[in-house]
Amino acid sequence: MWCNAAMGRAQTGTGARPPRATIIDVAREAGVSPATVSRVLTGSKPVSAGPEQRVRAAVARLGYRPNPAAQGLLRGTTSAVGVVVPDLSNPYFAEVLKGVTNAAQQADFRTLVADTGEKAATERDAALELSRWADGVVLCSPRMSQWELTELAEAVPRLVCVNRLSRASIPAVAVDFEAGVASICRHLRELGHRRVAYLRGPARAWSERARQRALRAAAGPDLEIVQIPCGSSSVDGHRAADAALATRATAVVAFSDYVALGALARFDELGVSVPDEISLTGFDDISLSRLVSPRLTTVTVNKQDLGRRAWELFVETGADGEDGPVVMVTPELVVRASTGAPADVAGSLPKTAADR
Amino acid sequence: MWCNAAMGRAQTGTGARPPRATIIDVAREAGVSPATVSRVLTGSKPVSAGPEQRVRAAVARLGYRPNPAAQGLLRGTTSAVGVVVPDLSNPYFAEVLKGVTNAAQQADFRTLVADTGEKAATERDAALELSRWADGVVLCSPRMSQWELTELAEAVPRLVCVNRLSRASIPAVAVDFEAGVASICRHLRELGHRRVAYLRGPARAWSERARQRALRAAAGPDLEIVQIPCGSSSVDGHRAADAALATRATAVVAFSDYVALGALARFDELGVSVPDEISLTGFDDISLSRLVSPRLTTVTVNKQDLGRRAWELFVETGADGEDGPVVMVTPELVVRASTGAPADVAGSLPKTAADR
DNA sequence: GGCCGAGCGGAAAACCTTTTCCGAAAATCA
DNA sequence: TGATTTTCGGAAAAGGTTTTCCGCTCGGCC
Repeated sequence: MWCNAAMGRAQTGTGARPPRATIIDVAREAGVSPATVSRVLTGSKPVSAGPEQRVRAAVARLGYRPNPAAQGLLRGTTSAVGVVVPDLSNPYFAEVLKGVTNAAQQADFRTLVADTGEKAATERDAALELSRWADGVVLCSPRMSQWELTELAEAVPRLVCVNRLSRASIPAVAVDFEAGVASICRHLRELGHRRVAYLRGPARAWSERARQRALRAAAGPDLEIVQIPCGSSSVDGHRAADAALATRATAVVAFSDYVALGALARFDELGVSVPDEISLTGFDDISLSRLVSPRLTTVTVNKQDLGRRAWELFVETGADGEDGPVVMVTPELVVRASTGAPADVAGSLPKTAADR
Repeated sequence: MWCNAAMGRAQTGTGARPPRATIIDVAREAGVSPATVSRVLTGSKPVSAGPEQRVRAAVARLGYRPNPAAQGLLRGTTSAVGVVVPDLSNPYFAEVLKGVTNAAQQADFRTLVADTGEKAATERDAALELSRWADGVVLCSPRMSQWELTELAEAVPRLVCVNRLSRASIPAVAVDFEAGVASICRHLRELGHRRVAYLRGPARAWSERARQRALRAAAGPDLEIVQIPCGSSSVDGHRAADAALATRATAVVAFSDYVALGALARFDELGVSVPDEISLTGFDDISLSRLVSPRLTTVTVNKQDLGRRAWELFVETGADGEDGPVVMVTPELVVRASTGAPADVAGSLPKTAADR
C-alpha cells in the first residue's frame, strides 16, 4: 500500500524517504482517475460527494502536495516574484524587500531574492536569472545604465523598478528625491546655513542624480554646496566625514540615513558636537535614526510601503502590460535634533527650526 | 524566421511578445534533434564541432533559455533554497539572509525568502510552503515548539536550523549564547556591578532559553539578575528601558544589539548617561552598534558567516542526510564605551575594563 | 579489403499535472 | 415510458526538457 511507487527507486538502502506521492498514487488510493483528484484540489469542475471525500482522505493519508514544477510547466507561470537589491545589509533595502515579500505572501506568491553586492555589472545577470524562475522581477535602485535597463526590460516579461525612472516606460515606484532634498536645503537655509557639504551616493544611482538636480536647483548665492565623494553605506559615511569637516561647511547633507549614521559616529569620535558645531541630515528615516543621539533630522520614506506598491505595480503589469505607470511617493521632512543654526549665527537665530 | 512558433498563439493582438523559444525551436533552427541541443547545453555527452556550432548560434539567435520548470520536473530538484526569518527589518536576520544568499548564488542556487513577522504560528506553514519550491529550507531562529520542529523536520527533506538546537538531530549552526552571556556577566562583575537588569527576548526563542541558562549560572550572591520582559526589536527595548531603570540596577543586559539600541535611545531621552549612570550591553554586534554613542559593548557574531555555514550544512545534508551535524560558533566579547564601573564604586575601581 | 569497435546523433520515454474531449449514467420532461 | 438534456468521471494529450536506448557511420586493425 505505502510501497507503491517507492519500490522503483529504493536503491540507496539508507534512510531514503519514499519519493513524494504523485497524483497517480492519490488517484489509485482513492479509486478514481487523476483527473478527478485534480478537479477536487483545484475546484475546476464539480465533483460529487463520494469521490471527493475519498480523494480528500487519500490526500491526507499520503500527505500529497502537487508538484509545483509540473504545475508551472503546464500553467506557464511560477507564482513567484524576484527581487534584486544592491545590498541586503542596508536596512533600506531590507525594508523594501520585506514590503514586497509580505504583499506577495498575501497573494500566495513566493519571493526570490538576489543581492548584487552594489556591483552594477551583476545586476543584469541577476535579474535575467531570476526572471527564469519567477513571473517577473522587482529591480531595487538599479545602478545599471539607462541603456542596459531598456534592453533588460525587453528580456524580462514583467519588470518593475523601485527608485529608478526611465524613458523606457517601465513601471516604477519612486521616491521624489528632488522634493526631499529641496526640503532639506530649505530647512538648512532657514536655519542660517550658507555652506553645506554633500556626501554623494553611488554615481550610477538614479536617486543620486535626482538629488544632484535638486542640489543644483537649491544652490545659489546664499547657499553653496560642496560635493564629497562618499557611497551608500555607513562605513562610506564614516570615511567621508573628515573630508566633509575639512570643507568648513556648517552642515552636512548625507546621501542617506545609513550614510549619515556613519558620519555621525565619526563626528562623535572626533569630538565634533552635532548640531552645535555642525548640522547633519539624512534621508529615508530608517528605524535606527530615531535611536541615535542626536536623533537624526531626515526625510521620511515608508520603505515597506514602497515594496508593497512595487508589488501592486507588478500585479497590474500582468493584467495589461501596456503603459508603464509610475507612482511617485513624496517624502516628508522630519526635523529632529541633528540640525541647528550654524555656530556663527547661533546667537541671533533660533536654535532649531522646531522652536519657531 | 522569427515567427516560427509564435503564430500558434498570437490571439491577443496587443503587444504580446512571442512565447519563449523551446528546445524544439532551437533544434529546428539548427537542423538537429532536441537531444543534441540538450547535450550541447548540458555537456552530458560530447557533440561534434559542426552541430555544436550550429546549436550555439541558434541558441544565441533565438535567445533560448531552458525552461526551469521542465528541468525541475525531470531532475526532481529546484536549485533553490528557502530561508524563513522572523523579521527582515531586524538587521540580524537581514545579514544572515545575505550570507545564505551569497553562498547559494555561488553555487547557482536561488534563494526563496519568507518573513513570518515574529509569529511562531506561521513558521510551520511558511517552511512547508517553501519546501515545495525549494530543495530545502533554512530556518532562522525559529520560535516554534520543539514538538512542531521535530514534526516539521520529517516533512521537509533538507532542513537546517540557525540558532536553534534540537534533540531531533536536525543539522544546525548556532551561536554559543551561553558562552557569550557568561562573558558579558563576567565583564560586568569585574567592573563591580552587583545588580543587573536583563531585557528578555521572545519567550519562545531557543536563544533566549540559552541565555537564561547562562544567566542562572552566572547569578549568585555577588550578582543579582532582575528579569524584564521585553522582546526582540528596538522598539521593545525602548519601551522596556524605563522598567529596567526602575529596578535600580547598575547595568542593563539587553537580549540583542537591536534591543539595546532602543534602550540606549530611551536613556538618552531621559538624560540618563551611559555608562556613567548605567551600563548597557548588547549581543550580536550589528554594524550600527559601532556607530552609536557611546559605542556599544557587545558580543561579536559574524552573521553573514552564520548564513554561509547554514548553506554549507544544507549542501552536506544533501550528500548523506544521515547524522545531524551541529556547528557551534563561539562569539567574542568586545568591550566598547557603553560599560563602566557602577557609580557607587567608580572612585575605587577602574572606569572601564579596557584600562586594566 | 573486410571486420570490429567507438563515437555520434536521433527517436522516444519519462517526469507530473491540468484540461479538453468524450462517453456513460442519471435526471428531467413530454 | 421513451427521448433529451445535464452531470459526472475517465482517457489522453500537452507542456519542455533530459536521458536511455539504439542505429548508423567512420576509423582502425588484421
